[in-house]
Amino acid sequence: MVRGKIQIKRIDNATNRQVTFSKRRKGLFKKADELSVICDSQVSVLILAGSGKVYEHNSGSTTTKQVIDQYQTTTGIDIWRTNYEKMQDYLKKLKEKNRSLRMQIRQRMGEDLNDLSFEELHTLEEEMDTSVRVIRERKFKVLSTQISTTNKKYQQAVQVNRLLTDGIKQDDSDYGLVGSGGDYDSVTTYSNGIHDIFALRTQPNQPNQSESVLTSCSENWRVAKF
Amino acid sequence: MVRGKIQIKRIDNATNRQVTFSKRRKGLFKKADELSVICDSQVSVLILAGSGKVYEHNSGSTTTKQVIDQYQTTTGIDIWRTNYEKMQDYLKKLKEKNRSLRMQIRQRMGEDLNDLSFEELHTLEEEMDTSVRVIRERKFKVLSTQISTTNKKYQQAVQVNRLLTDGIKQDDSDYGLVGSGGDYDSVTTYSNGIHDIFALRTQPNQPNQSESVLTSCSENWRVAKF
DNA sequence: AACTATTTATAAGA
DNA sequence: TTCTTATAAATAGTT
Repeated sequence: MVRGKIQIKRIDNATNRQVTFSKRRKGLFKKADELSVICDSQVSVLILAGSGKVYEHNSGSTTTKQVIDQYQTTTGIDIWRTNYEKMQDYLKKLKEKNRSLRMQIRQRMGEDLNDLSFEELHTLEEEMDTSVRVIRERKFKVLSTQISTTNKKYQQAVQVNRLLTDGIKQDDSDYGLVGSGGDYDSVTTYSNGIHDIFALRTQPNQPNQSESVLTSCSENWRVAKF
Repeated sequence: MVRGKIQIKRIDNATNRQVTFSKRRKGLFKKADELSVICDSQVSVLILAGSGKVYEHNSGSTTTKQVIDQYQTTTGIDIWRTNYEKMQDYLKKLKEKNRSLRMQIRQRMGEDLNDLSFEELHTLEEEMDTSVRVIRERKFKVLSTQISTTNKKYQQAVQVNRLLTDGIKQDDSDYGLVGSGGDYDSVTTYSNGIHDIFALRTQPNQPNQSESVLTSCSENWRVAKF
């Protein structure tokens, strides 16, 4: 029973405080609901409890987000100014960096050189000369690796072909032509020979991968006019 | 006087509704304050009235922003999900583009070439060869412009010197030495001559700019060993 | 969580 | 809006 009016001050006893908190919270939410219904409004109550827990209550079917959105729109108070501005700053920096990177690339492509001094141009030229040398070396390395890989594949193919032609000679003479017709030492007929061999393949492993290696190789031969 | 319990439903009469709204709003805020004090918590109440007005009440000395900030942090609920996510997406795209641009530059500097195919390397090499040519041409153009500009400055300086030496010959013979000593046709003594002339300048226009042109020019001569 | 004496909130009238 | 007041509602302290 209530013995006289209570003081509005913090309840020291944690248990009592917790009990009272539950009771009054419930009462507050109820009052909020009643107000919203009776007076046609939306009410949002947020409680940050001393325990660290967060309690929220919203009238009707609205959400805290909706209420805060509306609050922000109506009052013009930008709740998220700090977060937003930080993000905007970062975005701005990224954009600027991006612009600068694009500029660098353009200059390395021989565009937008008007703003560069003689010295800058000279440095750029020397850098690019060095880089081109590195790229050229790498290109040759890749090419030699490809040739060696393809040669291995070719040797394997010759093997396969030999086995197949040996094995099926009596079944169909057309298949036999593949092994005996091609000139495998000449580069020009080289990939054709491989393709012919694959034309009679039984169950090759990863056919697509093999195919792409051959394709890119033949294209390389066409492009590489150094 | 209260005649029996009321129904919790919207009050149709606008005046009555407004009066009740004021009363209950006050009561709600009071309850919120009591709860916050008695139970050691922060309470924030937002009311969006049917009239369009926004009422807010916060316990203690906190602000709505603080409560909402904390609410957001604790719950992890992102009130601005839409805005925020859009921004995040954009940020992500920018970062990715940035990464890609950096990669391009590195490749144009002869680094990170391992992932490039022979064809890509070949294209890159050709592009860079072309670009280097453009840069070299531009460099020569800048250089020739600088030489021509410097020559003009030199000619002007000779004129100034002549006028000065002619005019002050009777005042101080030391000044006269400047004009007669230097060999203005030789590149090596060229800038020294200019400096000597400026040593007795009266009121040259934009001395710093002239100085920097001369400086960068002499450095160019040193650097340009093409 | 339930009870209940009492305080508090408040509806309607002024 | 505010005051008044009868009454409903909330709730402190106990079980």
